[in-house]
Amino acid sequence: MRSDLVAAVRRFNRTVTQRVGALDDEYMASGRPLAQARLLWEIGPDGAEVAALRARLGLDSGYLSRLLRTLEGDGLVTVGPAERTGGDARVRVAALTAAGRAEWAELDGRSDEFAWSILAPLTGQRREQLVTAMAEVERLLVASMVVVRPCPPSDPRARACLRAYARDIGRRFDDGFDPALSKPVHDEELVPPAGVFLLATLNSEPVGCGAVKLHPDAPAEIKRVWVADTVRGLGIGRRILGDLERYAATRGWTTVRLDTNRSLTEAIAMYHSAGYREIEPYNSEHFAHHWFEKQLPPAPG
Amino acid sequence: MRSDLVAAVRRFNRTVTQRVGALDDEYMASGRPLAQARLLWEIGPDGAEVAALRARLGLDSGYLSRLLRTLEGDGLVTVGPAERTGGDARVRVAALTAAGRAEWAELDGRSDEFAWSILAPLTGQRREQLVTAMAEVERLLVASMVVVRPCPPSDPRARACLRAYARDIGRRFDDGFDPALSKPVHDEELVPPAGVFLLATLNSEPVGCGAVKLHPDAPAEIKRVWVADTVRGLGIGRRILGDLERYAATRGWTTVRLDTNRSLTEAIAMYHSAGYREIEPYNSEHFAHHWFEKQLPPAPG
DNA sequence: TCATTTAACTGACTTTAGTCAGGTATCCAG
DNA sequence: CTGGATACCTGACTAAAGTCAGTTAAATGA
Repeated sequence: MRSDLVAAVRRFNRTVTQRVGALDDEYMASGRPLAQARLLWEIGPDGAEVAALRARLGLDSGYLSRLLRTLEGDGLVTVGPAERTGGDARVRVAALTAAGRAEWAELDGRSDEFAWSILAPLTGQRREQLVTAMAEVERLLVASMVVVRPCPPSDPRARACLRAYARDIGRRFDDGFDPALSKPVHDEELVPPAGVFLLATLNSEPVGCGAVKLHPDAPAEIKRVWVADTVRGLGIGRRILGDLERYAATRGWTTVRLDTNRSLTEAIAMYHSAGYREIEPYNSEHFAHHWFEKQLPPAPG
Repeated sequence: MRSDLVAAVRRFNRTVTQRVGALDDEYMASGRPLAQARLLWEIGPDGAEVAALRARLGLDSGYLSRLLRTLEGDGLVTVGPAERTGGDARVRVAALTAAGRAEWAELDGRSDEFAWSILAPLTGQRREQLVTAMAEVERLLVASMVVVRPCPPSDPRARACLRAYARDIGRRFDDGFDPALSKPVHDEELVPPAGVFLLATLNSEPVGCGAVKLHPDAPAEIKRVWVADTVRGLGIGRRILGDLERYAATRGWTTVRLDTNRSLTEAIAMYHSAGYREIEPYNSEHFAHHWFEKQLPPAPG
């Protein structure tokens, strides 16, 4: 069973990523070394901060500097201080010159050409099928590339998630969301051993979160489960929830609880299907309409 | 329309081939340079001829030799004369030593591990969806990687196709197929300007063929359209047929004909859907039950 | 304000990948 | 049985890719 699935993925990796990937590189490198072409491509018509390029391409800082000097020497790129006023004066921004934009457009055209060379031999119907299947693979691979990790709630990415969470529910609750009326959650409550905050990231960008408070002598309480709408419907919420439950279970808690608002219908559906059952209110949270509870299976090991 | 499709393929290329492909390489290279690891992998537990490795990996002959010497030096590989008696004494075969097999198994394990790392974060249902979509992408990409090219009918790959064609129809015709009873087709008839033989290849392996005879003062005649069963159902036959028609049309023929056997039901369906209509017998081919004709649109240009 | 960290950079270096021009033994067609 | 092709090999080389230690200037935190 598992081995069948693994074999299928390996076949795919072999034929698709190796072969198509190699061809893609070949198209990309037009007389210019691949690393330079890729860098030029990543800078793009809008420019990019050097640090962002380093992260996206996964390059050594020194190596990247040298590549930038080469492209500058060829008159394709200028590297200057960031323009945003009040920014960090150490940060530098790479931007394309007119010649650089021309070469970028050339790469863009080649990339189009390569994509079309894949579609061209197929009949119209098969083209549609291929594109549909590609979109499906991509969607599910994105789901599998999301990483869920504990993270201090004070981390800027955690903060961004919590802000997005508040904005989202404010938009969805019938009567809006006013943090002043809700029971506050303090950072210390979401730091071990009092609890934990989990951050979900996609290519190190925050795309979701969730937290659990381990109340002494009371059921653990799940809070702040949120998933960015760009990655909704991929099972990320369920993964976060499961990880939070496991966290509580391995520390000896046997019950978790949570409250939620009636507007959050998918969340409610998820809680039901994850084995939660509705209970009487266990708190007086202003924005809660439903309260749920789940018995945790004892932690293995 | 076209640009939507192209954009979708490009998105796929970016996320899938770049990201998954890069990770795959990383898993593959375990302390050893990627080229060596790939070569070791390709040799495999059963060994492989040096020429086959060169073709599969697309390496320079000298470079491959050097890589083999390195692996030999590390005690992972032995390169010796081919064992098949009566073979070409120049041909050499690379085989893994015990240590080589151990390292191969290590790579195999890593490859499994990587494949599983993609599937593991998904729920069972999404795993199935991903594997299904991957298989679909792979299938259609194979279709798009098939190349149809003119080829002399004396080429060994053309010969292999014609043998496979005879074997196939021998198996399918109710009363078998005896070439002696069929009208022979001579090589000269399938070489320009008398006609053409098209070979379909996938990674340079022959997977299909077709030919057209340009009879002076008579309709062109299509012969020997065959597709390997490994790539059937992907529209290869239709592509070959279309290319043959275009070949005849650009040389001034306005009509093509062909005959076929009643057992070849998919072929008959293809001819119908490609615009052929059934006509009275125009020859006395022993194995023919149906005769078809198509008016060719004038060649553009 | 002063030690520490950080972003970007420079210089010196190694490894990997790949190319190209021969060379040797074998095969094959005429 | 000879001349040319072929399979694999060696030597000499280059370019690309990447690593690492250390520098500078700005930011940060106590």
